[in-house]
Amino acid sequence: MVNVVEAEKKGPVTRTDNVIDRLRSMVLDGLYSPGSHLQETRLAEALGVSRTPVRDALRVLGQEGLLTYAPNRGYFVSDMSDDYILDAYEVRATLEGMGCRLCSKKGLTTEVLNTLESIMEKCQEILDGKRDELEWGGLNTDFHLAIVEASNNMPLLSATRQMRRIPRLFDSRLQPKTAFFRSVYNMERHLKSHAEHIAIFEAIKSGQSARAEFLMREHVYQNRAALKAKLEKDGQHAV
Amino acid sequence: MVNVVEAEKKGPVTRTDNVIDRLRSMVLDGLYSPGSHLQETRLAEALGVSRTPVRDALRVLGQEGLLTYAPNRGYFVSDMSDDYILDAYEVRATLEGMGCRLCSKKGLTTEVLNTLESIMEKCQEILDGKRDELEWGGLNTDFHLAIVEASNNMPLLSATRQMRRIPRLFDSRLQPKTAFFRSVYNMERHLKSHAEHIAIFEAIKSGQSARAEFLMREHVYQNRAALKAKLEKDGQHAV
DNA sequence: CCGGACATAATTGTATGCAATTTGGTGTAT
DNA sequence: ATACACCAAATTGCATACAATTATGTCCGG
Repeated sequence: MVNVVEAEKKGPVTRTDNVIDRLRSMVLDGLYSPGSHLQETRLAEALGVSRTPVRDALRVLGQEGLLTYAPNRGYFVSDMSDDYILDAYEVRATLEGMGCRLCSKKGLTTEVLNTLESIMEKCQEILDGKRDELEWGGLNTDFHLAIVEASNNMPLLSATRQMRRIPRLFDSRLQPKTAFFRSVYNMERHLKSHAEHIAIFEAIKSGQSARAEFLMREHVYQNRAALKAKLEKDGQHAV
Repeated sequence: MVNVVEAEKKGPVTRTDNVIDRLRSMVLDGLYSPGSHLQETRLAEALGVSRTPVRDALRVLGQEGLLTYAPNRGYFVSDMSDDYILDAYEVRATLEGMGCRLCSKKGLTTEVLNTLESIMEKCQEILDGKRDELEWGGLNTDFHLAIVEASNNMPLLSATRQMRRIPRLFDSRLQPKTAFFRSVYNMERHLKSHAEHIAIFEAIKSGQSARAEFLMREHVYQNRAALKAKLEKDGQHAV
């Protein structure tokens, strides 16, 4: 019964882990609309496992905030209000600002430095029209997370990741492809974002910790403002 | 089989919720030493339930960071390094600073204002020797969390709570009673802390958001420094 | 005495059956 | 027509049996 392919992979070793990853992706990608009821038997059948690993996965995703639990009724896709999402952005601004501050103090390793430069290079290519615009989301996330990872503070990284667990906004492949998202993250914004990234990068490199913190905080706030404007414009964030 | 007492309580309605709370308390209180293996059957027997709710609880606590998971081997009490704990403090400083900033901008409701004043009053009574010193930990936590709650930002509150989930340091009843903790939070520190609380409170009340943020950040850093000194002095944080 | 292979025991992972609760619908009285 | 009680179906909560994996201890060779 043991699959060789599964055994070779370093990833999920148990069925439960597998189900957790798959379910998380499905929810983040917006496969289920907010508020919809995730039934154990239905999911078990769809995923080809028994109810047990599904139940375990639901609990984990519930703990992550992606699902909401009602005793004796089960789990529902969290219907995050616009305010909730904007609040998460605000926390993220503060946390990532802190990441920049820590990085500036500790200094970047050459490895991280190369990673960041490589990312920014690719971003520039997108702006030059030499690369697919759809990659922006992933590259942007990579840039932000690389900094937080470089700050070498596990609780900070966990908390930052948590703030990004918002269905449909940050999808499982980090490639926002909905029309909604593209209307917020358009080429015009990319241009400004890229300039801000450069400023942040330079501030960190030169050890200007307070400035780096402020710049990153402001940078995320800019994105938050763009998102807010969009949310207010169409009254809801449905695709 | 349904217990009437349980049914009346508003708290945990399912056995699993009950087990989660009890297990969390046990781990936070330091009933199990870091790194020890929590066996499902043993716990199930000890708690008088089957393995199922125990497994569910383990998963939740693992997600909370209190336990560490090893595939096919189960859950172990997280052995948080001194660095990890100090890092969590640092994040907490930033997050609670943010809470103060938000509060200052939004303004405090009279209800929150009364709550904070009541807490500070009781703290003063401890300093005057009119109240048991052991209450300090709980009151201190109440003060800090009341501010974060008042900032009305759910993700911020969740993240802040997460940073406080450290076995033995913040116990389940928020009353640090170990000799270790008392050596960090002694009367001398309480005096300084109280003064800092007052300054923070005044800054928030008068809407000085940047100052409030800074003061809170610094306040938590002070506690962190005290903890760090203690940790470095005895090389480990065993009781 | 040490180290490794093997068998055995212990423990976790998964599936499933049953109990308890919720949900949905039907009928009845007002 | 509406509200309510009530019953049946569906769903979650819990317990348990079995499978898969890991831990343990013994034996053997060096």
